[in-house]
Amino acid sequence: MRPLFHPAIEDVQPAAILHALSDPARAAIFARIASAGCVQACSALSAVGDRVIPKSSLSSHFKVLREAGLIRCERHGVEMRNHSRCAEVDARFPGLLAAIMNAYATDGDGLRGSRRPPEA
Amino acid sequence: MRPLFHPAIEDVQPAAILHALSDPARAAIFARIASAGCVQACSALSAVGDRVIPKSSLSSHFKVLREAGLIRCERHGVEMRNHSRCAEVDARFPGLLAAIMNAYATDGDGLRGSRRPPEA
DNA sequence: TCCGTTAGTTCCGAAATCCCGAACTATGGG
DNA sequence: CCCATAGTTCGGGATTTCGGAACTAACGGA
Repeated sequence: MRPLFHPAIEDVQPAAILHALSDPARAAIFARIASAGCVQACSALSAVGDRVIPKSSLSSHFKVLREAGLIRCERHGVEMRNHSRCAEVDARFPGLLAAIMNAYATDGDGLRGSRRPPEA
Repeated sequence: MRPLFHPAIEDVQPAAILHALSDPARAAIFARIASAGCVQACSALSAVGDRVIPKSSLSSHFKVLREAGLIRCERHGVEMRNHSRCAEVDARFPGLLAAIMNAYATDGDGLRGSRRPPEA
């Protein structure tokens, strides 16, 4: 399996980030990856609130997040591990991710099961 | 003409805001309304960069921004005047709009013709 | 009052996107 | 080699977006 494509941080577009996080399911997935700090397998993320997300949808959500520059994915054995690119993104767009995750946390709904925003 | 629908600020959803601003054309329109501070007619906003936006598309962009809670629109005589709801939105989701507009400004592209972000 | 002009909205078909089940691929373990 | 697990790709139906054409609302002038 060839290495997955990840955009260089300087190629990351604000529009892509906003689009990726404008879907509550994707935002919830990202929140969990970011708050887990380290790494998280896809299959551990297959539910948002009480809603089950089918595998194919999950896969495309990950693709959107990855191509938006929000996460980095690599295969380890049979499973995929994901970690967030918060630090890089925050260096390029200061405060953006924190404000977005805060907004979802404020709104309360749609991101149940996620922790606090990554603060950077 | 019945008054246009505007969501109460507490009903404004982060997902709707991100969706609305994930389109560079809409983000550019919003940036101009916000930076104009006061009011701006639709017709003054019919171009983004060198791209002309048809009237019907413009109308639906305004509708998206309005229903997301980002702008307030009222008819004055024959023209529509728009002003941003930055202050309200910022009170509910602190730093969100500033971070987003800053991100677009950093990225440089897609928002040509807009000024600095509204800072609140 | 009627006509013309300006400013937006609505309608509708084409194009693009999203969603998700089914089939497929990749990796590792007996 | 066969099976199981973890994801990806494919296909097509549902939804959303785009934009031209026609329509409506508000005013100004004669």
